[in-house]
Amino acid sequence: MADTTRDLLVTAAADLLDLGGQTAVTIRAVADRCGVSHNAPYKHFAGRQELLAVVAQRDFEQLRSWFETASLGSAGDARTSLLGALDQLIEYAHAHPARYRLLFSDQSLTPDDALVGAAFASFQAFRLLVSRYQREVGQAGLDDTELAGLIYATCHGAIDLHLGGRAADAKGLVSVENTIRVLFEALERPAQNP
Amino acid sequence: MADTTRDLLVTAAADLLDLGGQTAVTIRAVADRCGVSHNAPYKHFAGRQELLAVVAQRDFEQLRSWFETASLGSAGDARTSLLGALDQLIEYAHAHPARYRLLFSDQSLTPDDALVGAAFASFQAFRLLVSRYQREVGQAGLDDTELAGLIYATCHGAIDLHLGGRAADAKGLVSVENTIRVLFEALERPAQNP
DNA sequence: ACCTGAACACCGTTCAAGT
DNA sequence: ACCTGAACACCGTTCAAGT
Repeated sequence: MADTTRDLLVTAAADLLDLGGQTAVTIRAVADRCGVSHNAPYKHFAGRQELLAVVAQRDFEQLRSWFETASLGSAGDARTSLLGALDQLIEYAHAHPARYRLLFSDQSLTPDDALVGAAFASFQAFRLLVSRYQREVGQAGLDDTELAGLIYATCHGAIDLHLGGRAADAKGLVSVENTIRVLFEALERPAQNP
Repeated sequence: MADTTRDLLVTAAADLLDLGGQTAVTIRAVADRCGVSHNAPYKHFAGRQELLAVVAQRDFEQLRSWFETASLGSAGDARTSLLGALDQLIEYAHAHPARYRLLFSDQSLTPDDALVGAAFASFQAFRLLVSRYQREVGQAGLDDTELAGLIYATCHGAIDLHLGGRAADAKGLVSVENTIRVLFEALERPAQNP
């Protein structure tokens, strides 16, 4: 919690991701931003990858916290909780595109135990939201882990296509929210049309 | 069609993507692979990005060709055609992960008109497969462009999570094929359960 | 413990020539 | 037209010291 050099470096790396994307996060720029020599970061992290892994870990913990808050918040309406959590994830992706991709797509990120743990914990919190939603809506046909995977994959795919500039109205990808809406329409049709 | 230096450079870049991913595709390595000086590529392309854009354009044309062949092949069974095309896309992604990401996810790719055109043409061929499927299965509730977008987003999301090492059995993401299967189960439930 | 400064091997890209 | 070779400004990373 104190402003140790290590914490400053992590924050500087996250800020540079927001400002200029992956390519802007050079060890030298991070060091510069913290007023230390270009090589001081190596006293705190094994290298660039480990620094980015810590950034990712911190963000995964934030996401898990949001998902858990969504679970507690409106306990009476699981559908609203789930859609609210998805909206929050989408908002995070648009506000911090390079960080979103670091967490959910980046190839170069070599995951250590702490990162994998944080990522899985955030997924588990998401999975809980899906399970409650499924119980509320009552879809007996689908395994709830598979349903969580489907929603997760669709949401990620829509976000990634938008962030990469591959989404277009003519491709049926007006917005991430709309694709999510279409998915839920399909999921809930049997219940709505008995 | 002749083995011009330009064509050799494009092929070398594609091969390096397959062999070592994005980071392996340096202008110098591409030039080396073609037996020319490190700076000869600049006589054929404005820079690294333009070279990669041409690789992407070539692959988009290949994808479009596959989708169109799938349309013609089994004209009597639109569902089989669509699922076959998706399988081919998934196979391409697994065989050429770095090239798949170049086409569908890469941020650094600055798209010129030729690339955008090739990308859109391949989507249109995919969209046709979806439209025929929808007509065959008879889902009146969904706009067909939106349905194409949903399938596209889900498939891309599942592929991207797998390529990035983010997919796990515990996350309901056993395989891309399985996520696609779950999606189609959800889409077709009303028809199967009247 | 924490940091600095020089150095190395790489990059993309540019420039001035060469045939 | 097509190519080469030197050069520049950048990287990540390593090493030998400094306090």
